[in-house]
Formats: sequence, structure tokens, C-alpha cells
Amino acid sequence: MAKRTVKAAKTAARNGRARNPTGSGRKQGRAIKGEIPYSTVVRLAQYLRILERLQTVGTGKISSNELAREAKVNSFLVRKDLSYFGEFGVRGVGYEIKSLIREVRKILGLNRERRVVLVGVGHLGRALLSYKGFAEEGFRICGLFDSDPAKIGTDVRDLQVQSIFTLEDFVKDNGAVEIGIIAVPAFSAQFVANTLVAVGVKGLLNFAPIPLTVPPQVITVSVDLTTNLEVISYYLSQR
Amino acid sequence: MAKRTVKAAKTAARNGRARNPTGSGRKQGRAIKGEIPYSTVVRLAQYLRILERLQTVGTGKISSNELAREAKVNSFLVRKDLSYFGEFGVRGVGYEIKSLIREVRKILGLNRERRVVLVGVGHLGRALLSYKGFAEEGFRICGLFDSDPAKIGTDVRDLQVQSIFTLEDFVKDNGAVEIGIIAVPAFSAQFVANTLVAVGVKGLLNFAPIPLTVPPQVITVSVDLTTNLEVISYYLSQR
DNA sequence: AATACTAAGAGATTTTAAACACAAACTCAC
DNA sequence: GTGAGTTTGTGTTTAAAATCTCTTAGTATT
Repeated sequence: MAKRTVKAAKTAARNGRARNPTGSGRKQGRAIKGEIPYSTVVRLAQYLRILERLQTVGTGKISSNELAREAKVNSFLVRKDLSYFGEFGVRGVGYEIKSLIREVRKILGLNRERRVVLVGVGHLGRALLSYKGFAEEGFRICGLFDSDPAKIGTDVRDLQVQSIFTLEDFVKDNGAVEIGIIAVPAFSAQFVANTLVAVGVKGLLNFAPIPLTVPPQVITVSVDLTTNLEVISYYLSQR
Repeated sequence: MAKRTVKAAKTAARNGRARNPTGSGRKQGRAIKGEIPYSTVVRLAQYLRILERLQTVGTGKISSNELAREAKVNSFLVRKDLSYFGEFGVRGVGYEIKSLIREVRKILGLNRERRVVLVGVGHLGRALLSYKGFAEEGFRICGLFDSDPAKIGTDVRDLQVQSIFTLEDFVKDNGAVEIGIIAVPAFSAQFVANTLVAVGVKGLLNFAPIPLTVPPQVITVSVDLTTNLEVISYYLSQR
């Protein structure tokens, strides 16, 4: 499978053949022929969020129209997105929320826990560590790393901050890690990415404002906060 | 101009006629016919980041090829993106870094300060407040708001946290605010958005995992952190 | 049971952005 | 000053995703 480097500018998105971002963004990503569009994957995650919220209040069923209204897309797109993966609805009726949640979670690979390490225990890193949404969806942050001697050895929310140079030992002792969150300054982000990749991490969520170079089999999603504000600034100027 | 609601999933992106995200920003965004593609705007911001980094080290000039290599896109795209806005290069030579920075900053509307308020002074809000990149690009966070009585009245980094209900007075006393950053839980995000829009805020950066409904003239960029991790999870499962 | 109604699913079409190719223009060397 | 070499800028092509249309399947009502 081709290299995928996804920018969510905005989060935007991108893959191997130098395709696009989005976006965070936006940005927007393209699929290689025959594959699932990147934007479909993003929307599935958004549908899931909506379904989980509606599960507690509504009836047991939802139509593509209702889901589309919540997600602010149109109903064709909802059905198309879902139909890439199977037939989950009943014609004339709609989708059963509970089973659709189960299916989407399975599609997104959320039916098991994912071990995550966080590199960079600054303000942003700490915020991400306490972000409820990650744990709720099965992402378990099991290791904290930093390069600042003043932070190494200290405890942050039940985890002890370790030197990035001990990452290899950490993986040996504690088992494989699938995802790395990079919350370090731009100048050290590529080094951190290399280190993570070297110990077998296959997915990176990058908050440093710099495009990372990674091997083809590693999936990278970048969130560039300043870029997002600048995009807003652009559209504010357009009047 | 049509409503633009941009999701940076990822960032993905989106605009009025129920177009797409990136976003995150994935992204994933599309432009209305004749307008500048959303993904072009995202990339311009990324080019700017690269140029600012190179300014300090390199020579005074850069070719579309070099910039493309840094941004991990191809050089056609760099030239196309820039050519939407004018002719900034010299054939046979390349672009002068300093003047290109100036031009891109002008395009993105960064040639003046933008007043920003931050709503939601939790972990994420505090992290955003101390994020260096915002101030460097002229985004000045001038007001903090929250709904928690325990936080209201306290000082966070030289700013006093205020009740969201005093936002209107704040704008009256301190002048217009262009951008609002929403860092509150999903259940109150729409209320906060409505409040911001009501006092004239025209751009929203939304970190709550819920699509916001806003008037057409308000530009919204959403960053959904959990969605980004779920996208990674999807691609991790695909092997 | 038959008919009207609803909503999913899939194929065709349109739209949009990325990729490409090439002409125009500038530099530098001789 | 002329020609070779570069690199920009843009018109054209390709490809991919969103939109739309229509068919199929299931439900409910009489």
C-alpha cells in the first residue's frame, strides 16, 4: 500500500503520489484508484461521533437524511460512504443506530485498544493527555516522552515522563506501540518522527508545523494550528 | 459569498453547498466555481511556514522545485497555487524568499493584527493560549471566556477569565473581535458559536467534536482531534 | 393481498482539483 | 549581442470525488 501522508491543515490529507491535504484539513485528501476516498474515512469518524451522541436520546433508528442533516453533508454522500463497506441499512426504514455504530467502529478499527505514546509534554501535550475523547474511543496513552531534563522523571497524570532516548527500551519492556503523538517544536519533530518509526510505530499524529518525511508504510496526519487560523484570516480578508 | 464551513478533520474543509472537509481540514475542501480552491489556501499557509523557516538559513532565493520538496507537493502545484494571485517569481531564477513571504502574508490577510477571543479555559484552551505560533502571525488573544464560576475572575496569563454572558459588553468596551476559538465541550459548542456570531465574530476555530451551524458569512474551521486519531486507526487496520 | 410510500444502494454525470506539457521570459556565458 | 540553459506561468488533460437519478427492496395501510 502506498505511502500516506495526510495533512489536516487543517488538517488536510494527502497520500503517496503527492496528492492533497485538507485538510485538516481539508485537506484534503484523494484516494488512489480503487481505494476508499480519504474524505470518506474522515466523514465516517464524524458520523460515528454523531451516532454516539444520538444513541442516548433518539429512537433506535436513523435515516441517511437525518444523519446527513446532523453531519451537514447531503444524504447521497452518507449512503455512498457507507456503501463502500457493505449494506448496513434497511430500505424503506433506515439504519439501526446501535448496529451502525458497531459497524463503523469496526470499519475504523476501533474494536480494540490502541497503544499510543505522547512525545512532547508541553502545554499542548498535557492538554492532549487529559483529552477525554481519546480514551473514550480506545486510544490509550501509555507513555510520555520529552527531551527537557527538568521534565524527565516527573509524573504527569499517573505517567512518568521519560527521555526520548529510552523509547526503544520502553517498547521492549512494555510491548509494541501503534501510534505516536508528536507535540514538540518544529525543529525536533523530524527527529522524533524518525525515532518513533525506528521502534515500529506505524501511525503519527503530528502537531508540529512542518511536513514530516516518513516511510511509505507509516500513516501521518498533521494538525497545524496556525495554518488553520491563517485560513480563517484569508477568508476574513475576502470581502 | 457563500457560507463556508470548513472541517479540518481533520481537518478537512467544506463550503456552503455542502461541500467537503479537509480537513482537515482532511480535508479535504472544494472551491466554488471560479474561486480559489480551499486546498490552495491551506497550502499557501504551509508554504509561508516553510519560507519563514528558510529565510533565516538559506540564500535569498528559492525555486518552485525547492519549495515543493519542502512542502512535499510537486512543483506544478506550487506555481499554480501562487499564480492564482499574481506573478511573484522571475523566470529562469525563482522566487525571492523575502518578497514572497510578504506577498503570501498579504494574500492570507496577515499584514495586520487580528483580535481573537478564546472560549473555554480548560486544558486545551490554556494550551492554545500559550501557543507561540498564534502571536507570531499576528493573532492576538485579547479575551478569555468560560462558563465555570470557579474559573471566572481568575487570571490566566495576564488575562482575566470572564463569563460568556459578558461577551457583548466586552466587545462594546474593547472593540470588535474577528475570530473566536471554541474550546468547550460538544454540548455547549453551538451555544458558544451563536453567542460569538451574535456579537459580530466572523471567523470560528472550533475544537468541539460537533459540526456547527452558522450564518453564511461566518467562516468556520473545525479541528476534531479524535477524528484524526480514528483516521489513523482506519489506515492501521488496512493491512 | 395489493398498492402507496419510504428510503437504501448503485450507476451515470458533473464538477473540481491535481498533473502535465509547453511557451514565455529571464540569466549567464562567450 | 546571441544562444544555451533555467525556471516561471498557464492552457490542457486526466482523474477523482461529489452530486444526482433511478432502481430495488422493504413497510404500512386499507
